[in-house]
Parts: sequence; structure tokens; C-alpha cells
Amino acid sequence: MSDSGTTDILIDISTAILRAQDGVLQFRALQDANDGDKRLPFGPFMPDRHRTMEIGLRQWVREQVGVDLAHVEQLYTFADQGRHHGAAKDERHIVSVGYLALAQDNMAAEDAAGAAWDDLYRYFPWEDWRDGRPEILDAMILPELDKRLSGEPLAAARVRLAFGGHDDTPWDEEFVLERYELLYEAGLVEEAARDGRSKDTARGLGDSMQLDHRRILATALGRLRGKLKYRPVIFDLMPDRFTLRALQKTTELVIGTSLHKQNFRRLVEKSGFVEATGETSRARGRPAELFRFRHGNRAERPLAGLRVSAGRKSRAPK
Amino acid sequence: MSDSGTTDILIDISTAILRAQDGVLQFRALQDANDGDKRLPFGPFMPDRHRTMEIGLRQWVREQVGVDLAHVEQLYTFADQGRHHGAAKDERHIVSVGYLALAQDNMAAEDAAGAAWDDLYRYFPWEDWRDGRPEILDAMILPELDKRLSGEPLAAARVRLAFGGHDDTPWDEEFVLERYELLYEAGLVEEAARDGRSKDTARGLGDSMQLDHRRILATALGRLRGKLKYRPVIFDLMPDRFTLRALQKTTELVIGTSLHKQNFRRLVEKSGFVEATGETSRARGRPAELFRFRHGNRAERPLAGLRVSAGRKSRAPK
DNA sequence: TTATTTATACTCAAAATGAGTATAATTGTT
DNA sequence: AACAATTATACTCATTTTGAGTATAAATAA
Repeated sequence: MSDSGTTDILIDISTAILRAQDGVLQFRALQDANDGDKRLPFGPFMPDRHRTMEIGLRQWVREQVGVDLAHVEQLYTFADQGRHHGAAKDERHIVSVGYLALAQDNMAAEDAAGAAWDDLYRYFPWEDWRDGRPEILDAMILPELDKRLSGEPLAAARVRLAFGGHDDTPWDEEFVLERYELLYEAGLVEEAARDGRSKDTARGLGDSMQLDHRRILATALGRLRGKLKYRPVIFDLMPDRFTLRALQKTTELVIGTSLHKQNFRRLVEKSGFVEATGETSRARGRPAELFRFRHGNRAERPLAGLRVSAGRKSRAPK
Repeated sequence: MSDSGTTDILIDISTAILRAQDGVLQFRALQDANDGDKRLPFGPFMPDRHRTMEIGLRQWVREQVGVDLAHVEQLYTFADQGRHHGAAKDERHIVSVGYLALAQDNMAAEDAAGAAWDDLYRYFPWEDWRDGRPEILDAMILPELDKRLSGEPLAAARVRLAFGGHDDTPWDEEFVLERYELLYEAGLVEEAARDGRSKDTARGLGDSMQLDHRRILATALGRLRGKLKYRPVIFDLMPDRFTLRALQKTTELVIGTSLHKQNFRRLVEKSGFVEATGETSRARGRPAELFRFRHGNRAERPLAGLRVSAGRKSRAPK
């Protein structure tokens, strides 16, 4: 079977490191030169030195940004040509493996040169619905997609699937990658022009990144949004003790929509994931009880995550 | 960044092709020599010839087994050393990308040499709970895991997470890979002995496969089980028209448990995924109405899949 | 004609959900 | 000290969803 390809392959491992801080969803971004596009921490997978890819990932993360990783999970392996513009000129073909990692709120390590925490939604402004449907969708994105993809046969269906239609196909917050890919194909993000897919000179939507790193970030956000619903990963974004309000704010940050406070509390309390510490946090208003994640007697629990919902749908007519 | 590894890398693309046929969950298996372990269709990713990995995958599937693929989805990229025993002696390190593909029930193409449809659960006998909890779990698997992993610090928690504890941590049908990996680590599957991880000579659990192909199969089954719950992929395993009973049987086949007939019908009818054709199928008993999948007006729909459930939990005390 | 088998319809109680209203406990302001 | 503002928390209530049946219908096989 190993008839072997004629070309050699280089595998890049890139990691989207996310955290929630002061009401902002952030990721660890690196800036090489001054002023160029930012990038994720990444480096080649070297099987001699890295027994597994996760070991490789941790090496690059350690060397490039000083962050302690909580949850780490592989996202996707991208191998399509032409999406790695700007890579060092190496005669090898590049395959890109993306990872998602979560960092606790209060981690130190702000120092590493050129590394900073960037606001994720600056790169995906159409994904933040916390203050309602972003205007840019109807003002620009949907009309432009419609115009630019009118040639494609199935484009209309793909757009409706990804961005939501009217009542029948609602916005699905998990389709982050599908939306980004459509914008890329339509030439609405700068990466498309850079890769030679679009001759557009207008500034694209959101901030752009090196290589295919914004695509990896999109995959990370979509995966995290999905995972929240069935595994308690949200707690990896929380400090040791937290109020239920803070937990809600972090959840809203990730899924990009607002939730009903009383019902969120009921949901969380009933889930058994948290236990009260007895302490309270004071700020303005009535003090809130501090909770902690309950990896109580059972080390890890496979319980359902926090299922959040979009609101009752009015009964479909017949 | 591309400081380059010193070793070259070979990427193998392997595909688990599943279908449901006559009440059996099957996958497309190949036998090279007579009598050796079976394998999945696979081959190297060759960037010169394959613009994307999915193109490569389709080439190897076409050449090795004659099957038309419906849904295709990437599963995971495995790069840990030592799990590829039996690979052709190539000085390159092997990275293995696994894919899941679904084939319609009634596809032809039985011919390709050495290719057959194998019963998936023969390779994972502990995963089929349709007739209740498999006896092998308590008779052999759990005691052996307990014994063999007693050295590992966190083993007990991992076992309980993967195989379910008593009341608090129920069996989660999606953790197929986690269970297989535990059995591998404990030396309870033949692949472990073959890879030099275990000196066991006793026959392992379930049929073994070449390379890491059973691991890919485990990943495929787990992913499919999870996906059923939120996307309508089950219909990719169904013929054009089907009775609700057949749909239920196929669902049960995949998730490995039995469902309540009347409630399943209610769920499916309400979901809007199917529409009646007016025709009926006759067999023994009252004829059943034939339905078809409704990619009606809207080409694809992002609606929730068929959520199936394990039975009401009695209220937790307190 | 009757038993058997399968499909389909309907019931009913429990639990979960969406959307509030009501009340409590603080801090900041007058 | 009184009160407004703010936040947390408790509770209500109508609907919907869910689990688990019972009842009835329409076929085949004996």
C-alpha cells in the first residue's frame, strides 16, 4: 500500500488557545514582524522528537507563548492546497493540523515576546449575537454572498444552511467554519485575496491572519460551541470559584447569545456540576454565592453539559 | 517556523465505510492474503495527485472496494508511534488520518477482489446492547480491566467514565474509542500484543484488524452515534423509501440499544424529516406506510437530529 | 374463523422548558 | 436614615416534551 507519494509532506500543528477574561473571549495571538497579520502558535510535527502530536503542540506552545493549557483537543486536519500562503518556501507540501486548547482565566504568562491575548470576535464580528443580530449580516454579508455566489448552483442552499434562512432554518451558532468558508469562497475575507482567490482590494470582513489560522480559529469556536452542550468544558474557562452569573456570562461569550438568568441558574443547579462554597462575592448589588466545579467523589463525569436553548419555537403551522 | 523535521512523513488515509443491511451494521473490509487480519481501504496521501485528502480517499476507495459513498467525514488524525505495526517497511514515519463514510443500503458493487461487508459488532461485541447489557462486560471485561490497570493511578476513573459505573455514570454509547483504547492499554485486544504492548497469548476480545484500523472503526462508530443525535445522518443509511420500523431498526443498530416503538414514531413524525409516500410495504402483519426523507423545498436542513434517550432517570435523592 | 403479527392512534403522568413576577440583600446617594 | 439602584435568588405558571403504556386496526398464517 505504501507505494509512496513522490513529494514530501510537512505537517504543521497550530493551536487556538482560548480563554474568557473580563467579558471578552480571547485567544493567544502572535505577531512576528511589526504590523503583519497575526498568527497562532504553531510549528512542524517532528516524529523523532514528538512521540505524539500533542507533545509537539505543547512544545510549540511552550516556546512561543507562555500559557498553561487545560483542555486540549484535536480539531481537524486541513490538506487542501493553496490555503497556506505565506508559508516558508519549503519544497514540501503542507498539511495543517489544528488544535483547540483552553486556558484558565487567571493564568499568568503575559510575557512571551510578541504574544498577546486578542479578542476573538474582532476576527469574526458576525458571530457575536449577544446584543442581537449583528447589523453587518443584512447590511453587507448576505447581499454580497448572494451577489458573488450567484454563479454557484448550490450556493443559495449553503448560505441558508450556514447563515440561517427565515423561520425554518434558524441561525445555528455551531456553523462557524461553514460561514467562514463561504465568506472565503466569496472573496469577503482578506485571506481569499492573499491566496489569489479573489482580486478584491476592499478591506475584508474582520481581522485577517497568517496562513490558514483564521480557519482554524473558526473551527475551534464552532467545536467549542458544540461541545458546551454535551460536556462540561465551560468550567475549563472558569477560575476556581465563580458566581453563577460569571458562569452565565462566560457561556454567553462562547455561544454568542444571551440567556435567561433565572433559567440558567435553575439549569446549572440541577445539573449537579457545581457546589456552593459558602463564600460570597461582593460587588454592586446583593452578594452572590461562590460556586466551584464539582469533580467531587467521581474524578470526571460524563454527564450532559449545559444545554442552552434559543427560545420556544412557535408551533409550525401543520 | 519551517525549521523542518529530520524525518519524512507518510500520511495514510483510511476509510471506515458503513452501511446497514438486513439488521446488521456492516463495514467494508478487505483481506489481502488469505487468513491475515482484515483491513480498511487505505492508501497514502499524495499531494501531487490529490488536491485534497478527500480526493485521495475517494481514489483508494474506488480502487480497492467498489462502493459509492454518500456522507463522508474526517474523523481524526493519529500520529502516535507504535500503533502501525505491519506497515510496509518504509523509513518514513506514518501518520494516519481516519475517515467515516456511509453507503446506502442497496448499493451494488459486491465484486472487488477481497472486499466484503463485515459485521461491525463482531469487532466490538461489547458495544451491542440491543438485547441488554452484554454478558462479557461483567464476566470478563470489567474484572480484567480492574486487575490489569490496577497500577495506573487514574485508571479506575477512566474505566468508570468509559464503561459506566453504577447509577451515577451510565453507559454512554458514544465512548466507543475510549473503551477500545482502554482495552488496548490493558492488553485485552490482539492489536496490543502485536504492537508489543502486551505479552498476552490469549485470544483478544473481538476480531482484530491490521494496523490501527480497528481504532479508526471505533472512532467511526462513536462519531456516528453522536452525530445521529443532532444531524439527520441516519437517512444516509436508509434506502429511498422505508417504513418507520425500518428507520427505527437502523437507528437501534447504530446506537446499539433498543427504543420504544410508539415514541420513536412520534419523534420522527414530529421532526419533519420524513414524508409519507402513500405507498405501503407488506410483510407479515399490518402493512406499513412507506416514507421518504424530506429534502423537500430546502435542499439541506440543519434541524436537530433524532434525539433518542435511555429512559427516565429516577429523581436523584435530595 | 381465529390466532398472530405488525402498525398506528391515543392516553396519561412526570419532567423539562420558556417566560415571567416577587422578594432579598447589598451599595451608592441624598 | 431613607431610598434608589443594582444584583441575586426564589417561586409561579402555562406549555411542551418525554417515558411508558393501553387500545385499535389491518394484514398474514393456521
